[in-house]
Amino acid sequence: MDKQSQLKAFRIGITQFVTFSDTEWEIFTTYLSFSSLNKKEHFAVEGKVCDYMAFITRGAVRYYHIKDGQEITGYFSFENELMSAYKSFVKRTPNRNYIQALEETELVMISYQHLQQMLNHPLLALKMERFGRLIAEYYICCYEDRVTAFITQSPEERYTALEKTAGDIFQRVPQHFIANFLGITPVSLSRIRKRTLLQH
Amino acid sequence: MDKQSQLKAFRIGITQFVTFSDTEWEIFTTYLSFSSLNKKEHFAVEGKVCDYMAFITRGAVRYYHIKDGQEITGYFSFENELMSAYKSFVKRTPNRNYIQALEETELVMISYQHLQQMLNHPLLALKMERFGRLIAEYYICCYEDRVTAFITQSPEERYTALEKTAGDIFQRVPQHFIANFLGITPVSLSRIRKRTLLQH
DNA sequence: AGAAAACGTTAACAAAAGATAATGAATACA
DNA sequence: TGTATTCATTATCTTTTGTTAACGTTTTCT
Repeated sequence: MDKQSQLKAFRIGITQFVTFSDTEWEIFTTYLSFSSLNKKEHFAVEGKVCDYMAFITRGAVRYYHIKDGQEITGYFSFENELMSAYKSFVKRTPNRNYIQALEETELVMISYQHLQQMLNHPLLALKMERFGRLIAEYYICCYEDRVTAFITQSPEERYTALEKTAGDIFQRVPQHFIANFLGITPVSLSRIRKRTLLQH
Repeated sequence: MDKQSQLKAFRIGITQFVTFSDTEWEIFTTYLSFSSLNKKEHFAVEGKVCDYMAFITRGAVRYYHIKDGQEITGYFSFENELMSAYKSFVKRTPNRNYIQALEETELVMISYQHLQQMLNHPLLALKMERFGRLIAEYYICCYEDRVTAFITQSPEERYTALEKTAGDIFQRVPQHFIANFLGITPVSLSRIRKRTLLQH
């Protein structure tokens, strides 16, 4: 995808948070950069401070931890979504997980340095503070729902809910990654799927 | 506690996010109000939009959902912490859970309306946007850790971690609430405690 | 002070999940 | 194209959790 199309997609994608005037957008875009990831390439790795947040114009990534030598996938992001090792990015602390491309992925990126510059730029500061706030609030709401699911639902209920709200994820992501995401083992997810199928 | 002491505690409590100059603080405090909750009194209830966020100067609250007629406790907040039905507050949507005082609790409160006024106040806007952003970022980091715990740890590991980092919570909150918080039943938590005790 | 409610533990049983291994199918890759 | 990997399913066995109920203690409330 050419850069103009990517920028256009980015501009549309963030209207849920903030809308820039043409002048503001002109300034804003001078702080952006572009990148792409081959399949299995990493956007963030454990132990390093994550210096970028990115908007995915094409592709998909997974977030995973390593525990006892095992990879455990905790989350996914797809095209038209923002991505970052949030905690590491905002707190400037070493990242504790990995972000890896599941497919060939294209990104529009903002570096931490450029973000700080924008937060100090008289014409952008207020809007960028708001942008940051609204992004964070958006993700808080996502997290709230996710934690609620872990607290109030059984693995089977979480699976059924996912199937209903984002069933197409099963066509795009290996099932054992989704199992981790649901907080269970791949074997267990396979059993749940069989169980819930037989009930119909 | 008298209002001056509460304000002082509030001002100190939020230095982790933002520091106000004396002039700013003077303006800021005109937007605040005070309240208290008797034990078992609710700060927020299901179905109503939450109109306040609050700083707890004394006391403790629990957040709970009702599922199949059963209360399920998802979180706690204590003195010197912020509290709100965040999603409902920022999105102006009906709240889907309850927040109830566990003890006699005292609050410094900001209404949604006043917050909006501050966000439009020329002398406060930028700082309030930043305040909001940093609060949201703080809670995102908390949530990130919590979800990671559900994904990567067993109930027993989550219990052990809680015992280590906030063991005093057991002196303050009924155990069956903590069980819910850990994502398990009270019976199961009782067994885990016995198990981990016998290992020493 | 006395009755009622809330709470933590334990037991017994059922249901679900974890661990490990084997199998066959699909996919990736050289 | 052919080989190696990856992947989902299934089976077996063990461990853990959920469910329900009983019991005694503590706390709450009038």
